[in-house]
Amino acid sequence: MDNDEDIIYHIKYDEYPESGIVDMTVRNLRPRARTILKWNELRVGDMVMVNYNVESPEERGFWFDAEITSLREISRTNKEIYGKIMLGGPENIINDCKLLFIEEIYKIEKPGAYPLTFADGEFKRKRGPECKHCRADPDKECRFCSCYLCGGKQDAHMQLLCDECNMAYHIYCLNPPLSKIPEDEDWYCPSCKNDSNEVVKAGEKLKQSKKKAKMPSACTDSQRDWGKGMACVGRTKECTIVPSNHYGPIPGVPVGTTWKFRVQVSEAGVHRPHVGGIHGRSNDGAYSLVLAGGFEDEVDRGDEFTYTGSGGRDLSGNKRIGEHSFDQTLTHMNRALALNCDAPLDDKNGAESKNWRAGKPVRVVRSSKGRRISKYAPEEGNRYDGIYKVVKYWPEIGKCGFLVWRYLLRRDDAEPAPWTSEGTERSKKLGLSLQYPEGYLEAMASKEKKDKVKKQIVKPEPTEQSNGNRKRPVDDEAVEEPPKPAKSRRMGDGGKGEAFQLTQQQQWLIREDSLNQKLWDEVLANLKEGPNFLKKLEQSFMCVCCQELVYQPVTTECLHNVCKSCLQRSFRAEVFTCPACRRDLGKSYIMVPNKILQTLLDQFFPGYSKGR
DNA sequence: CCATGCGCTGAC
DNA sequence: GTCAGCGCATGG
Repeated sequence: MDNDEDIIYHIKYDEYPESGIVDMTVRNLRPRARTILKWNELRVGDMVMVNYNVESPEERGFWFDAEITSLREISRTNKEIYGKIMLGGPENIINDCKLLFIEEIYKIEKPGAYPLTFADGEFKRKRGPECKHCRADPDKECRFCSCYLCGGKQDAHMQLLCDECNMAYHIYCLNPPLSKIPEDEDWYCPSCKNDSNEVVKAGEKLKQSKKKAKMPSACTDSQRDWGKGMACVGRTKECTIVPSNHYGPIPGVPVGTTWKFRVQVSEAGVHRPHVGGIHGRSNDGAYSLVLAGGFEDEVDRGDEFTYTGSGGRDLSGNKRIGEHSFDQTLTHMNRALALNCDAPLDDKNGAESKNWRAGKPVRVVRSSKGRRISKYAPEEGNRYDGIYKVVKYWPEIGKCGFLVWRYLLRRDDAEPAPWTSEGTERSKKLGLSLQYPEGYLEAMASKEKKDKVKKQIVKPEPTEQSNGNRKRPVDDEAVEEPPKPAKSRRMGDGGKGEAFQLTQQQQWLIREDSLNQKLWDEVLANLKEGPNFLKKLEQSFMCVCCQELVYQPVTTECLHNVCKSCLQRSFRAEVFTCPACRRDLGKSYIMVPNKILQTLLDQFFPGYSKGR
């Protein structure tokens, strides 16, 4: 193999002197088959490739496999990532390294598909009798010098070595076969060969995914900044306290909570789809729906309303809604919603429940768009109105002239509805106000400012002329400061809303969880915060590894709570320290789940462990 | 992978 | 005011 390209690279891990300085020769690897991850998607146990630089960005380009062994939160936004860096084989693993200088992190779809080759040492492959691996038993099949296709060791001079995976191939075993050894410097076997256009070279930007490349936005010359406004943004948060197939209220989200945009409703976990009206699974049931007045012939009486299924629209031209052009069927989300009704499914005639309350609960969100047909819709944004049940469903010919599936839903919630006097009183008490995305109002304000400045510049400036002595630039006075975001307004001083109520059993269990006494004291101080209490609780009992609420928590002797499975994963990676504080727990540490804590968390966040 | 979708925005 | 048409999440 040609080693001209190999570069001696010095890696020094100052924080971990035991790993010392590693001198090695590595070949620049071609990254492939990977998925880019967001930081908050990283989990302990993930295999990642790290691209780091030591001094400057120009030195980038060496990729290493690493398995993440722990994530430590330094601050709300800052995480330190520790991992096991694999330099090429079991003898060349550096355990428990802080992954420094990470520029980009990729999940590796095929762990181990990126062997590093070294110029010297174990990993330099030699053929035939020279091969270290089969010297002991030359007749034994050796994956390092047998043809990967026929398994034979013969004709070593006719073997090609893949520059990626280092496997041997007879030129005549290839399909199509080659007549002679190619003169090219590099040769890649069929399974490693990939389109050179798709290889991201060191220092290059990521190529677009195939899907994105095919998207109209990549093909047209539209100047529109899709994705920067709220039309096409992605989520920045995700609800993890309950699984996506959770029925019933979302813990910590009271009736009356209102969000400006649908994406926020999704982030809160109340209604996950960005666009769709029904969220459900066709052989389970529906979890939530949005009333947005999409159908004129729907009726809304507040505690009872009719709803129409989805489908039957022509969505050609990459639309999200369109003209009705065919009949709806009781499939997909329509079937899901029908399953909530406590009656055997009938996809011909529909069905009615004899005991409507026995049906599965549906979270209902009313959108301001529904004002078109309903006086119960909020003035602005999307409001969570509580739990409803499906009383009956039936097919009918809608005003649109096509068959639609219609549903009757009835409210079944102890929390008062927002439009009742009791409900408005409660919303006031809880200090509920229209929620905007983080930084949205500020961004809007500064945009407005810019627009004004533009206008100011375009206009002839009589003020400038009439006031030639002015010292300050014109826009300083003309433009008022952006208004303070509503978000920063604390809940009214008059009252902090309803305090969170603990049951007797919960109080007793908390006292019993003596190891976490200090933590509980802190958390209980937030009881008067009402719904925010659960948020505090969630933060305090978040697993430092998976960044979710601890599941089957092990309370360590250093009084940290970690998911048992996360701790086990750490131990499998031969890291025997507390993931939170790095205190040594000892190789033979016995992990005992804190059952009391688990019981409490299950009570506060019903269903959260379902998806684990 | 592919299909679906009761949002949202800038352009006209 | 109207409207084309986008990313993204979700399910299948």
